[in-house]
Amino acid sequence: MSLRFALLGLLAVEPGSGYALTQRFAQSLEKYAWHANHSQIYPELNKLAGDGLIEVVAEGARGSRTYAISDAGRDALLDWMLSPPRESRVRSEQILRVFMLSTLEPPLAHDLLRGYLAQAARHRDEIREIVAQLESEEDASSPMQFGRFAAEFGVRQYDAFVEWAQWALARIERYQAEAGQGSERGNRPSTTQ
Amino acid sequence: MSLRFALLGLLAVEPGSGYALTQRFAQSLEKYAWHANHSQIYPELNKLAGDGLIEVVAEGARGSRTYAISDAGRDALLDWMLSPPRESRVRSEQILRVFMLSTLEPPLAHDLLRGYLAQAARHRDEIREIVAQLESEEDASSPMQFGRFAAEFGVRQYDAFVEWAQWALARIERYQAEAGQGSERGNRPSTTQ
DNA sequence: CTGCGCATGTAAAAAGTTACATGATTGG
DNA sequence: CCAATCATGTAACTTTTTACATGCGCAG
Repeated sequence: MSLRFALLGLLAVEPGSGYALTQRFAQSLEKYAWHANHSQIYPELNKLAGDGLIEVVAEGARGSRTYAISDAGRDALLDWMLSPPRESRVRSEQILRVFMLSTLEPPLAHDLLRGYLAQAARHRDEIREIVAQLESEEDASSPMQFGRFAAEFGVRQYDAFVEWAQWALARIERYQAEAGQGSERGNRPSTTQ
Repeated sequence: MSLRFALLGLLAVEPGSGYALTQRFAQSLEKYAWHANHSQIYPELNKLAGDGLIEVVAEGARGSRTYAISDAGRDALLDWMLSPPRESRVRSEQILRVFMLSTLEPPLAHDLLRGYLAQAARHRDEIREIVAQLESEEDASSPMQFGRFAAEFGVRQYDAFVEWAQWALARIERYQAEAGQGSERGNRPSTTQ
């Protein structure tokens, strides 16, 4: 069901073709909230059109169809937004990997986590640049830019991860220091790759 | 594939039955990283056992079987942990809803977002209590408690959300103040298409 | 005139959800 | 002895992924 409302939501912001929607998913939505392939998007658009929730408003080159949300679609989207959200389930392979670090030997977990931290920091900085650009364009008339909210969310999300990772690294180091006191195990804090 | 490694990871921390693993998923993993129903877990455990990655180490009342990870399982888990993570896709209906707020009229988006903020703050505070308790028990000998890492992650995650939501609320308020200056519109985002 | 990106689809397989189903044990 | 919880499973359905498939239009 969520795919349906993700599409309605994107079309509520701005009309677009299946191709364009596929790109909008890949652009920001998939990183924080939802992902869909084009092979899922096209059939769903046809279903939505069949249900009268969206309409073809233009046809372009190469058989492209631009869809826009209909009034019925806006109503359906609103209903969904006002309906109680179901159990908050999050699915992220990346975070799963992070949690599974605790199954590894501390030095290895430490090394991998440093890598994750570095990557998150890079992502954060990339988005910060985008934010800076958006902020400079400063189109005050624009109606509550979706992208601006998403980008800010991303920056804060990655930043929280970076800080958590630093905390976790320190904790692993502390643990290793304590564990290594008596018996000398192979475990030095980081075998610098 | 991820389910398989989530199970291997949980069993690498501690042996358990399908029932116990179902609970461990529900306890913390599902909130941040991965969810699975028992109807998915039992068949996957049987497959893992068939592949020799886990073994039955005990049988208890009511036909319960306690599984433990095998050496082959540890190898498989390690391989996975060292393999390059695939595109970071996150799936969260809650976050999808948050992003879709920008399709609503600002006053309504504002109201809903305040609710989301309050709930996130509650979640954060709940986990903080758990953290406080874990911290007081302070079992220094325990081998890098998985739960402690997850809880800290949760606190920071929710906290980042709360702060983002506050930022977003302020931005919505600013937008409304600006938009409301001249004409008192009844804000239907676009009556014109 | 060719390769790349635009643009849309279908089919098969895998993963995940929901519902159905059964029975044992334990605490009150 | 009754209800709740432990404990495991299957079946049907939905959703998602991966692979296959086709063809247009534009820039170099």
